Amino acid sequence: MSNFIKPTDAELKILHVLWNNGASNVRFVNEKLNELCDDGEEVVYTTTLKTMQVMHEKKNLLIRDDSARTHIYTAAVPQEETQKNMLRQFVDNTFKGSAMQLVMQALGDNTANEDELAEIKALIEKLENK
Amino acid sequence: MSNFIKPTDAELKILHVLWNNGASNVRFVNEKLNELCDDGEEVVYTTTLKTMQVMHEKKNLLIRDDSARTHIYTAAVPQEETQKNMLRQFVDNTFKGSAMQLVMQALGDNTANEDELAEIKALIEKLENK
DNA sequence: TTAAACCTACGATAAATGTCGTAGATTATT
DNA sequence: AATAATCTACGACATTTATCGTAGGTTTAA
Repeated sequence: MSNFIKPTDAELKILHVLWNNGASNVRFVNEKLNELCDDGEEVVYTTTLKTMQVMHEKKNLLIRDDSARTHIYTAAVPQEETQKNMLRQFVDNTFKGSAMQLVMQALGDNTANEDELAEIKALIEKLENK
Repeated sequence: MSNFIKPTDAELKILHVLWNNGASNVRFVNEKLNELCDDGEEVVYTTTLKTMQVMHEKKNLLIRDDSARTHIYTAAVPQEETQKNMLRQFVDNTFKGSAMQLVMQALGDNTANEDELAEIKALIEKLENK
């Protein structure tokens, strides 16, 4: 029913860089990836290049402007929609479709601050009045 | 820090059967998998067998009683703990660690019934009083 | 007591994933 | 101009994942 293509873990990291920083070249993305890397596991430049090429050519996850020598890539999929799709799939697989069960565990596990809890409560109120 | 081994999609389906039905043999698991299968994509018996063997020998996801000819398998990992681990990893990868962002999307997307919403609200109240 | 049904073990295969190295071209620096 | 730096393209490779088929024993049933 949907044409949603689930990004892999490596691809998702690249998407996050592009979502946060907008159109970028491979060099920039590669540096960002290595910045946020705790351990000494550096990603080689051509690895990032190859992954982004695949994301563009085979999966249509990225748009590419190759008018200049240094190509510029942009995320072809919006962040929220992608997260929504991945969440649905994750809930189906891991929680057998029970999103509420997931919410309970997410709330129980993580220390949410008061603002966040208030925000969620507001959302619930809104849902209840429908 | 953790010795958590993330089950694959196929493995997770098997775990669900064992979580729901307790100790089972391969035949039973295979039939359950094909029962809940919408499309005509049947899983062949030996595929399930092989997967469960790997889950037992290489990943320690299953415990096996092979005292009788027909081996009996049991989930070696509890459901809640597994889901918790998978959720943490999913939140890290997909929502960059923001569990609240995930909760918001989960709530916004799915039509929760009143009981569920009340339950979540109760949990929030409890969290707020700490 | 044969034949059918069933079980495990094992090997093979195809696709997806993640990772690099090298080559060849272009641009920048000295 | 000659050298260094930088890009892309491309192929190679190991690993993981998912999937089957076949072989060789046990049980069960005719």
